[in-house]
Amino acid sequence: MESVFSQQVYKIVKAIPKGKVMTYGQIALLLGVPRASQQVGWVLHWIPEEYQAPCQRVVNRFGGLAAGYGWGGQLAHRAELLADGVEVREDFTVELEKYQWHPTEAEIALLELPIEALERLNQKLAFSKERLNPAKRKKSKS
DNA sequence: ATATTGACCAGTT
DNA sequence: TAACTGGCCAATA
Repeated sequence: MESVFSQQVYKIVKAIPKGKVMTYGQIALLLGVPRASQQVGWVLHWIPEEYQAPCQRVVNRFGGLAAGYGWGGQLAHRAELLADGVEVREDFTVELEKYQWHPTEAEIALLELPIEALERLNQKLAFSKERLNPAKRKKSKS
């Protein structure tokens, strides 16, 4: 809870603008720990109330809402996102292309994070996109 | 004190 | 294609 990692997560989550979302992996990457996405989920699960962090603005890499979101699960998560003005699909996902937050250099600096973090992020995003697209490609002949 | 789990992700097989 | 593996690390058991 009081670990540096947690503190950093709180800070980033609080910086997410209303109407935008970030993914667990994106946050982990910003912190320079590319594979700590699950840990980000834990941190958010146990986030102290006094931080008042908008954890509804964090979704998984597919834009999916958290099943274990507090006591209300996805329903609660969806309600808070709707209050943010974020559209939620029937399958409890949001459109990342439309709602994902891409911090600018200035915003990264404001969070006291290294600028390399942003570069890593951009590279990774491009990579993820490439990985996701093939799945949607029509399967041509066999 | 060790072992397992989990709001996850990406690389490999 | 899908399934498996390793990694992250706080909280539980």
